[in-house]
Amino acid sequence: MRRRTWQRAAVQDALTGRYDFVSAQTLHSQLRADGSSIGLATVYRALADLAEEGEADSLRADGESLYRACASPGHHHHLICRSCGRTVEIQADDIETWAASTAAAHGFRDPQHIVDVFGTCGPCALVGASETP
Amino acid sequence: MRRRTWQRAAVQDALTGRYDFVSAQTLHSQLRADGSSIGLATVYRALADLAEEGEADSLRADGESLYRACASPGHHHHLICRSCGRTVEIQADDIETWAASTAAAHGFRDPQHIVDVFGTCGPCALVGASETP
DNA sequence: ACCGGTAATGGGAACCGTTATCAGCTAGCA
DNA sequence: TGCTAGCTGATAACGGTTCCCATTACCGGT
Ligand SMILES: [Mn+2]
Ligand SMILES: [Mn+2]
Ligand SMILES: [Zn+2]
Ligand SMILES: [Zn+2]
Repeated sequence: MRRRTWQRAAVQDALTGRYDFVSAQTLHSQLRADGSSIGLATVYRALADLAEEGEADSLRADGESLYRACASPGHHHHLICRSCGRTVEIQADDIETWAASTAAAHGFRDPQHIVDVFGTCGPCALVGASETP
Repeated sequence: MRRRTWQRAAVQDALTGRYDFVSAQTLHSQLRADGSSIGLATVYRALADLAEEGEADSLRADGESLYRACASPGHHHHLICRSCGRTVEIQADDIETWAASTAAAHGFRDPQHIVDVFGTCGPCALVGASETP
C-alpha cells in the first residue's frame, strides 16, 4: 500500500500551485525556500509516483524531466512557452486518429505518440525573451 | 571552415549503414569493434555537427540523444519501433498546419513541434518483444 | 493507546550521458 | 614542404537522476 506522508502532500500542493512545467530541483528549491525540510530524493520519488498515478504529466526538455499537475484528466497534449513555461492543454482528436492510422498503415502495433508544441506566449513576446512574466 | 577527417567520414558511414536511431555511445562501440581507434568525444562532436548540418536527425529517448541519417531531406517525423529501432519517415502536412494554427490560436509565436510515434513493427510483433530482428 | 512491521525519508555517494580541457596532431593551403 | 588553425582523444568535470542505508513514522492489528 502507498502511505500518505506530509512530503507527498507538499509536493502535490506545490505542483498544483503552479501554472507551468517544473523540474524536481526547482520544486525542491521552492519547497525549501518556503521552510520545508523535504529532501531532494523524496521530491524525485513523489513526482515519479504522481506521474505514474496519472496525477501529473511529465515531459523532457533540455535534458531534464518537467512535471505539471494538469487540469484535464484524460489524454491531451501541451502548448508550452519556451520562455516562461506557461502551458495550455490541448485536446486534438485529429492527432489521435492520425497517429493510430499512421502506425497501422505501416504495420506498427500498440502505437503511442509524443506531440508537444513550443512557442513564445503573448506576454513573453511583448516583454522580450529575457524576462519571465 | 570545416575540415574533412577520416573520423567524421567514419561516423557518417556508420550512421548511414544503419536503419535505426543510435546513440553516440553505441556508435562508438560499433566503430571500435570494427577496429577503429576513434574517440568517444569525437563521435559526439561528429553527430552534433551532422545534426546541425541537417545530415542527421536526432531525438531524445530514455534520457539519451539518438541519431539517424535520414533519407528525406526536408522536415519530417518518425514512426519508430520500440523493440528494434526500425524507423519509418513520415510526411504529414496536416500536422504542420495543425501545429501552426494551434499555436496561433493561443497567441504563441515561433511555434516548433515535437511529433514522434512509437510502436512495435511487424517483424518484432511476430518474433516477440525479446529478440530484435 | 500502544506495538510491530514495513514503507518512506534524506543525506551523500554513485551513476550515466554529455561536455570541457588541453597537449599533440593533421588537413588544407601557399 | 612548412604554417597554422581546426581537429582529435584521454581524461576530468559536470548536471540530472538514482541508489544506498540507517533512521523515521505511517498504519493495521491488538
Ligand atoms: Mn494524443
Ligand atoms: Mn512537423
Ligand atoms: Zn511565456
Ligand atoms: Zn521492430
